[in-house]
Formats: sequence, structure tokens, C-alpha cells
Amino acid sequence: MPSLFPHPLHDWNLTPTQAVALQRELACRIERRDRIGEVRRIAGVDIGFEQGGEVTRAAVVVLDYSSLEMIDQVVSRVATCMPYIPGLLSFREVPAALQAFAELPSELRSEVDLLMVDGHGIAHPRRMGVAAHLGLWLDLPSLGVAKKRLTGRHGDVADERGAWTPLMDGEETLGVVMRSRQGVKPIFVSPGHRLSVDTATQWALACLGRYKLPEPTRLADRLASRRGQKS
DNA sequence: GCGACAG
DNA sequence: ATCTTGTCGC
Repeated sequence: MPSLFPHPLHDWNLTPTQAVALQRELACRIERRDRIGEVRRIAGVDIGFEQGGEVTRAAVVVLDYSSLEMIDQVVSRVATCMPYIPGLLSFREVPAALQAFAELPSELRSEVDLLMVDGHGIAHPRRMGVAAHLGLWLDLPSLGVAKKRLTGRHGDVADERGAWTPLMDGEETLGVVMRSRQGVKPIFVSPGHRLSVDTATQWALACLGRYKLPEPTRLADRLASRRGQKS
């Protein structure tokens, strides 16, 4: 198990002001350069809610990279700890995601080489979206795939599968806006931890199947949402 | 004060 | 995110 932060990063009961302060601190630890080895296992993560929001349901799926087939899945439920506040999504979702991760067979959990999370990575006001936060916590290369923009500006994206245009904030490139499928609204891809924008983009493209969302996130989405039926 | 605002 | 039926289009 990875680990360790010198501070009480384990305390998820923070006030919005404290959470923002923690994000600023953690953002310095995010590695934007590639630090990733051979990829054989990719984990997809997404969160859903039940009981009118009182229960948070986290889904983690592990896929084999070459076939993009799911080889295992975990769905766990925990009490919701925080309301949704734009910019502070990770404080609401990461606890549940970690619980689901902990429930993965240990041997499989240790084989995960890359994390794909539903939400943004560094394409965040303080560069600490949920994908960055989770990647940092688990010390794994990570990228975020979101369906809507949170911050940054971009031009039009050609209506052709695989087309993309950079997501910018001034001179800083935060990620890309990608047409994952023709005729649908584009997705927002950004690196989380230990990944460059280019590499994050390549992995998003590599994981594209016949749907709008890349396979890891799509499969996790189905389980976290209500459709994936039972568990 | 007025918008914008991941899931 | 979630609440919700049918409907338009490939």
C-alpha cells in the first residue's frame, strides 16, 4: 500500500474553507510529468447516490487494457459525508471511492496501473479535481473524464471521433475537449496525477469503445448509476 | 452585485 | 448526481 502524507489528509470532515486550503496544499504534490510504467490493468471509478443522497455508492471496475474487458468490479455504499459544492467534489466522492478500492481483491488492486475517474483532473480552479485527488491518494497515474466543463476555455471541436482541441486557462493547458463519438457532446479529458496532458489524451483515446465515454468510466458509470441493476 | 458552477 | 415517459434518429 502506498501512503502517506505528513498531514491529517485523512480527515474528510472539513469546512469548505479548510477544504480549499487543503487543495492548495495538495496541488503542489501533483506530478504533471509522466511517471507510469507498462499498463495492463486500468481501473474505472464513478460515484452515484441513493436514498435521496443520504447514501453514496462507489463503483470501481478493473479492465484488461488490451481487450478493454472488465475482469472485476466492486460496488460499495457509505454514508454521504458532504454536500456537493462545485470545486470540492473530491471531498464528497473520494471517501466512497477509497472504500470500494479497499474491497478489491488485494492481488488485483496491486495490479492497477492507471486510474480513470469520472470528473476532472487538473482542469479545476486549483488544479485539484477528483481525479487528481484520488490519484495522489493512491499514488497511481490518473486522469479525469468529465461530461461538462468546470473551468478553462476552448475552441470548437470537429465532429469526428477522436478529434480534440486544448482546454486552456491563459497560457496553461489543462487538458483537452474531445469528440469521443460523432454527433454527441464532447468530453473533457485532463490528467490527474503522474501523467502529462498528452499521455492522458492518448489513454482516453485508447480506451474508447463504441460509446461516448471511454470503457473504464462507462462501465463504472453503469454500476454507480441506477441502471447497472443489482450488485 | 452578476454570472458560472465537475457530480 | 437524481427525479422521470415518451420519442426522435441511426
